[in-house]
Amino acid sequence: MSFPQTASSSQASGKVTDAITGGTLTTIIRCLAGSSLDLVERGKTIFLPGDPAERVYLLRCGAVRLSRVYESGEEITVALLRENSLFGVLSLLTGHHSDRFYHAVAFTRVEMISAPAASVRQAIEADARVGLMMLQGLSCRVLQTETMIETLTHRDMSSRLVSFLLVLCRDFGIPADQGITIDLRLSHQAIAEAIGSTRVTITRLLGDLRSEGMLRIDRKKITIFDPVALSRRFS
Amino acid sequence: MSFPQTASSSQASGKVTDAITGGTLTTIIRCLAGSSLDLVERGKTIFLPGDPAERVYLLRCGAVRLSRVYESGEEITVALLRENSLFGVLSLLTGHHSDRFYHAVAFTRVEMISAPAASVRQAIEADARVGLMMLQGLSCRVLQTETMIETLTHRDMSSRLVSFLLVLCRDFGIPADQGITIDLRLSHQAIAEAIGSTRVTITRLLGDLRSEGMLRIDRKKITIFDPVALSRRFS
DNA sequence: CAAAAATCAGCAACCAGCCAGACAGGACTT
DNA sequence: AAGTCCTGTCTGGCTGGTTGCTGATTTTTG
Repeated sequence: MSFPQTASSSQASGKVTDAITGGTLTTIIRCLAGSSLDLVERGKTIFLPGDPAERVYLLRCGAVRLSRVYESGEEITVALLRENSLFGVLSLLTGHHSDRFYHAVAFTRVEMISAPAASVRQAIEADARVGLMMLQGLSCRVLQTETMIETLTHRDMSSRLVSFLLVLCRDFGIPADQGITIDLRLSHQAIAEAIGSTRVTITRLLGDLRSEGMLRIDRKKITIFDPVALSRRFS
Repeated sequence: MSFPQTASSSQASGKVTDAITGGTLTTIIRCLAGSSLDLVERGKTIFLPGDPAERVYLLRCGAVRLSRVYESGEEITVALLRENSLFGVLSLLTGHHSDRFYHAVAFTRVEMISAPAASVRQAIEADARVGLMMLQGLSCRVLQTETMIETLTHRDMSSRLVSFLLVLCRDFGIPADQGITIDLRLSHQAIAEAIGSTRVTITRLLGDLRSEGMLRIDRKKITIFDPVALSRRFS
């Protein structure tokens, strides 16, 4: 499978765009009744399946992992949210309150703000620009999630992994001395849970990529030397 | 892989919820400057990659397939949108207009309404309830897309197919004399493109399911006899 | 601060599942 | 009636899942 011609255009939903609305939304949500600013330590749970869905969250710093836990103990990652992502959208849905069905965990140290869905609704009715901004935030979420679906439909694991690494570069990449470093401490297991593979396979494939000189891993942080070259690695 | 205990709760984003907002949104969008009601024949293109993204769409009847076409000629399905889905969200993103990067095709005969993003923005500013409804519509989209990600992370194709069929039941299912019929004419190829597999594999797996007495296929329409039993088919 | 515990990375052997490619017969379209 | 698209089946071959073990690294705890 080869990459689409317009691959780069999918970067349109980049960090820059939502940083603008995200920043403004922060100040707005902070003023709502019942809002709070929370600091969550790495690994701590934000909400659990079964909790009532009544708050909307805006991630300010760090990464949040949404996952589904199966009876077998297996766990899959549904989304890795980056800065300025809106989440807990379930609570926005019409009146009758439902329960969360995902597990939200702080993947890094997290700084986020949240407010009751009711307050958010009021705020929107009071000032329509709030709704517009949230709409843009959610649009970003949709586009990001769709990119992830593209990643997951790649048939061979190698392409899938590469595609995922590029997504991570987009969402969590910071410029490094040589290349781009993904600013997350990723275990092979965590990657496997995100792309529907196994720990062993990820170990092998990352080993391949490293010996090909595409990336470097230092204390669980991956540095991609040349994302463009990596994206060409599709046949 | 086994299904999560809370599987049924993910149905919270069911058709009922968005039918309400969808219906109201229709009348609102119809009144916007530059809005239009379009009928599109099965197989016709709604927008192409590279087209300017300037309109927002609301699907009223039928199904729309969003897909990505690769240079190799391969095509993968990013989303199969059902009634009352909002799409073309890219155009909602901040000012500077970008280009579509997905291919949107009418998967069935489609009835949809659309309006320029600018009109939508104005409408939201004029009446905040419009923003609220669109927000709910998009929230549904996010939840649907995330369910699809769950489907795609199943490791064996059999689970993946079953999970996909259940999603289709949720989104396109109509009660039949015995069981639920998915109201779409699905070729094996189309299914393969949606779950990242191949036509041949889908043929084999559907054959297995049929000989197990789980479903029936009549003129490309699949009827699931007992969705609950099917969901138990995970080991 | 060092010892203990837990988590993680790497390697190997085995084998099932799925893909590729090819072909024939059936169903639908026009 | 011809052509296109779709389904069904087969063979070989390889990817990637599974299991099990070892040493390294990180985190927790006394």
